[in-house]
Amino acid sequence: MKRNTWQREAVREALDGTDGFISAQALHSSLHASGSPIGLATVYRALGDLATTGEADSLQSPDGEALYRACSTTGHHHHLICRNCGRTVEIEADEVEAWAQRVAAEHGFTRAAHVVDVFGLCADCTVLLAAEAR
Amino acid sequence: MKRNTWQREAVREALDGTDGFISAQALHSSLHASGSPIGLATVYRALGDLATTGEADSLQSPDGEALYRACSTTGHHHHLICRNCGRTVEIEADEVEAWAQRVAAEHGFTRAAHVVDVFGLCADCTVLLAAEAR
DNA sequence: ACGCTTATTGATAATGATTGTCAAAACCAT
DNA sequence: ATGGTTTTGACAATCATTATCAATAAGCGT
Ligand SMILES: [Mn+2]
Ligand SMILES: [Mn+2]
Ligand SMILES: [Zn+2]
Ligand SMILES: [Zn+2]
Repeated sequence: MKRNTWQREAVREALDGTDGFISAQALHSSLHASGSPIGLATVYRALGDLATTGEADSLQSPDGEALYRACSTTGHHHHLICRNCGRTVEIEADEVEAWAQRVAAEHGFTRAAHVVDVFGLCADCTVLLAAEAR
Repeated sequence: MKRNTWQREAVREALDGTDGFISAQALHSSLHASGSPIGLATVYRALGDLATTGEADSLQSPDGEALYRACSTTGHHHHLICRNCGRTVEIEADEVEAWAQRVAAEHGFTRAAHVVDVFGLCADCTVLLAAEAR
């Protein structure tokens, strides 16, 4: 049976209090900074579990780091992520789901899954960076 | 100025001769097996360059490994990848392109790019794995 | 063909994220 | 409260990737 520990709860809360995706390392640092003595391996395990149960979403950053996020939407969904500040918008993509299934089936593929993420600059960062460039 | 070496050409040819996405490590092993004394660091550099110039496509595998492929299509496209054998089908995704642009704009995001990959089991691997499971 | 300049190579070390180990600590059903 | 079982965490191990840097070899002008 699965047991409840303050460590798991701490990870869950830290993730809830984070706006956007965050890495295991960064979340561990954040927890340490708040005085928590939680171990790094435990943070990795907790995040992995949360991702498995669907309580958190995970994705690979462009440079190959695993990032996690506590999502408000429970079902399957995708993300629009600001590559500057990390701000994230959850998006529905019914047409993409249908497209992925269809294209996989058309080529005889089974057990299809898909990675669909949109990266861009949020409105705020767009103006910020435009100002800097001047 | 950029120089031409047999190492770069060897990597290009090895990639051309590969069906599907492959990692730098695997490509290096493959080259070694064919008797090439090329260094691992050089393979990494060559693949990085090919990806930069657009001669090769790269993506992050679900477990965070960078994979490369010499693509037949030159323009923007996406991939349907067998997670067992690496076999890859290039796919058009016009509706997904449009969707990504629209959803980004709707939320005020600019400079939108997207990561769209479909992973599954190709027809061959589907029957292979079904047999093994028995 | 011959040097010369300098980009490139490759053996190796370094880095950094992630996972494995395993004894000690914590849960929780009884 | 007790005991069996799960979880933790310090640490080592792994694995991909990048940094070093002396040795090599393009390619240009001669
Ligand atoms: Mn989400
Ligand atoms: Mn392609
Ligand atoms: Zn932003
Ligand atoms: Zn396959």
